[in-house]
Amino acid sequence: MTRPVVTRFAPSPTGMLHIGGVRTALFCWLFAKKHGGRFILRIEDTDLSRSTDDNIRIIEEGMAWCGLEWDEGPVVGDPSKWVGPHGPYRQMQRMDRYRAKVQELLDQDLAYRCRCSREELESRRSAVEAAGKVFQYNRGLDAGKGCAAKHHDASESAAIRFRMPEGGDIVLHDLIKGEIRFPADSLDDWIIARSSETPGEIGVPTYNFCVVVDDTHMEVSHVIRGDDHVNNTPKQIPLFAAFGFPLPAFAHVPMILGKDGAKLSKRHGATSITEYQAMGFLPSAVRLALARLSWTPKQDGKAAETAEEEILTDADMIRLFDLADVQKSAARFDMDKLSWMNQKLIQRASWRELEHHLRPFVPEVVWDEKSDEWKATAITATQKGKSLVEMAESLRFAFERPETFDEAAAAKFITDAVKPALREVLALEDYSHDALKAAFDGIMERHGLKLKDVAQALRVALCGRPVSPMIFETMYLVGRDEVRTRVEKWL
RNA sequence: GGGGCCAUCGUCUAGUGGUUAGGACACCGCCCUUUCACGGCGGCAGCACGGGUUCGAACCCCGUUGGCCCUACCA
Repeated sequence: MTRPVVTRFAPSPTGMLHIGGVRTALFCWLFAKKHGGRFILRIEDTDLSRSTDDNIRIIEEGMAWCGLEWDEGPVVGDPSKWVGPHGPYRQMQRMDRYRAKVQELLDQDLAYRCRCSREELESRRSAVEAAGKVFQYNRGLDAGKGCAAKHHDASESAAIRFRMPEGGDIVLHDLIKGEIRFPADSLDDWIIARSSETPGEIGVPTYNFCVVVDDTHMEVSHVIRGDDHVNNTPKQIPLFAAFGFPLPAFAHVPMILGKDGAKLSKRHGATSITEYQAMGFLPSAVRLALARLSWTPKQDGKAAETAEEEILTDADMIRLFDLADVQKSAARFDMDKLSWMNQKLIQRASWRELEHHLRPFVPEVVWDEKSDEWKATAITATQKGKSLVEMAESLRFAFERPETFDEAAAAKFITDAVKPALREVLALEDYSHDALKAAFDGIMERHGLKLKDVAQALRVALCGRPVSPMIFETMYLVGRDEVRTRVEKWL
């Protein structure tokens, strides 16, 4: 109970970094931060056929973009390096440790060599299933057919199976799901190490085995993972016991489903964290939206009661995070809510914070030449947007001359009645907000127009359409000379 | 087939025996307005079903239905 808090996120690099995984990582991260503990990133690449270095890199970069910095784990982009005292943090680089542990179990007869071939297993399986029963290695209808007692010849290639307890229940005290009991007899002697090409050698250990060895070695105190792992836990618990390892606490977080309740997949739009980055979401918004799926922060025991209270900073989340407030049921991912949160967070951010995030979405070379005042104006003028993509889009007029014009709007707003006023605008020198406002007051007065009349006409001439930020800011952003050029062609 | 998990508005959820079932997103309407937005105000909308227990069930028990997970020499 006095164990220092250590959590870990252990993705397998078999594809993109899925937002479901990011959410799990986020919970681990929040929990560690909350309790002043450490957060570990560990790469589970024992599936040789599907793991790639590219995928490892994508995971590392995705995590970094999302702000989920790890205290221990691989160094981005360099497989030979890592930070932390328990490395390496890629499982394929930890084979010696696993093999030693497998050997330990073998020596104590807690595990045994199984040289049944896949073909043989398959035929036994179908025989048992034909009898309407479940195939479990060396259990039930299959009992006594296993090779536990024979073929101990270490010179033959064989898989290694772990002797599971028989009878009674295996109990899991889950911090989120509560107590879950599994009949021990519903599990069989599972494989902890695959057979090797080389006879007599111990092959690559499997997931459920490596997890136990690593979580113990890395001193993980709280195993927080997706609830698709609930059924793996009763396999792992006896293994901890066999090693004499202390059991970590377990917390299985519910899945994230798509809009239609099915497992979140490409079909629902974006699943990869990289895509959210490209869509112009702030990492802070992604963190908030993900955290709020299945978790209800409680302020003094009460959930949020206003929209404002829904918008939490990282500090708020860390302060409020509690596994007891995590839902047991799966949640559906709602893009609309993410958008709304993104908008709120954009509104709250300072222009300087936003600049760094917006830059990749605008012409960077031009952007970099602009003054701070210009950038600040550009950002504040578009801070009502729902995404960085939207902000950049509504700033296009500032970077390029419109090529096409909304004809109907042009006809409606650039009339003979406003052209004289437009001519006066051409003469203006001072483009500061206050000067423009004073000048416009006079122009409108002299021509008997409303600001709306002049503003809309200018918008069409400047942007090609009757939509833009506030007109004085729009003019400032376009720049005096360019305003003259764009307006003159209409007179 | 076996084992496990889950079930409140369309979505995220509050709720732990007595509430007009509360909030947020989305949607609809109105207001504001220098366009588009932002913002403000208001509205629509829910306890999966069936049995119990109880004076009284969204809350407790059983069943049904539905969804998901595991059942690999994947993770």
